[in-house]
Amino acid sequence: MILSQKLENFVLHCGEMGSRWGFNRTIGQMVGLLVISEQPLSANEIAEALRISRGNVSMGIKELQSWQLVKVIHVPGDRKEYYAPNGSIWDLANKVFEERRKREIDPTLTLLRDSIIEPAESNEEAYAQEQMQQIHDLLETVTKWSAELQRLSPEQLQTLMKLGSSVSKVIDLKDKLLKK
Amino acid sequence: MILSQKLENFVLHCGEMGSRWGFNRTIGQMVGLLVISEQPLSANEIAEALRISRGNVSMGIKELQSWQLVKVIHVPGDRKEYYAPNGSIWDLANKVFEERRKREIDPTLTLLRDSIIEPAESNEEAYAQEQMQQIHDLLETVTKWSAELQRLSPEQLQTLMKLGSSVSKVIDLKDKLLKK
DNA sequence: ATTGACTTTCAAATTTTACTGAAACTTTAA
DNA sequence: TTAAAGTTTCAGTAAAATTTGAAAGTCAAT
Repeated sequence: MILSQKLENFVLHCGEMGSRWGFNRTIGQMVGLLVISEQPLSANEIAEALRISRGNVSMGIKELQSWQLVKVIHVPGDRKEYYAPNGSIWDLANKVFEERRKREIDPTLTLLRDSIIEPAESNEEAYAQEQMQQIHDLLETVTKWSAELQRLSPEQLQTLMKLGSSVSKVIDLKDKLLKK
Repeated sequence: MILSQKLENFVLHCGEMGSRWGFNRTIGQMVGLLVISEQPLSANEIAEALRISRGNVSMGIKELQSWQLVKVIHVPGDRKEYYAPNGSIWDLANKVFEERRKREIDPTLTLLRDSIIEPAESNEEAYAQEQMQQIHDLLETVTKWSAELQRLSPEQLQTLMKLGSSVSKVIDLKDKLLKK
């Protein structure tokens, strides 16, 4: 398993980006590799392609499974496990989004709610709480909205995105219709 | 500058989240602190409140300025510089989004474009390129859409988000209008 | 041109995070 | 029940990121 220059570049780039998406470099590379590979890969092939230890691959796979980003494939008559991306690019992106929401936004919302609910004990706290309320409202709106968007079919979502800013015209229109 | 338990919790939490949003723990704490503080704070006050070194604050401020998240305030007759969040919560969130797009999505799009443009040199590369094309299209759609959304006024955006799932009705509506 | 109040820089120390590889574990087949 | 082929775990090590603090820099007032 040796990658051409072009493919290696892509995989390395995924590594750099990996940390931004919520995992570490190696795991980013693993996702990149699996995505561009037509055949499922065994742990050894991954280790070889990325020049990392077998143990590291094992830990990476575990992490990717907790994100639901890879699926395991068993080939009859072969005891090795093979790994492949769990769904289309679109599915993967969705899962990353969803998972990050769970890990980052939700705990923050909880903390903010708890903080806001108890009465301010000073002027400073009163101001701080107003700000926290703002953050809370923002996060909640965004969370709800992204949940709604996920309910739309990919086609509807495409339509909506392609509407772009002219979506505002449609909204205005809707307002007018409602008033009638 | 000593924080009440509640405020300290919030600041620490911002620290944890900081790394998710693209900066490190300390810088996350700094943002949290500035956001909940009604008065602008001097570098020394920040260092004291967060129990970190003066030098660290200086570097953090520099980083936050590169994200355009803080503004400097000069008080007449006082040589110290004071720092405050650069805009509302909404503005800050927007800036983080915008900045991350620049730092993460844009370079990825460039790499993908470059990779896709040159012809595949093998079957593997051909498959890989198809996948890269998918990623490219996804990122481009999302980028364009977020740019469009940023053009809407906050009120329009609020309206849109609050539409929630009935957004699909709006889409249907649009379809019908087009057909006429 | 010196002092004092402040800020910035950056090499070195520290802390955190990731990786390796050998040992332990699991599973299948003979 | 043993061996062989595979996977996982985790203590120790290596690498990366962060932090400190002392020194250098800036600037206004004297």
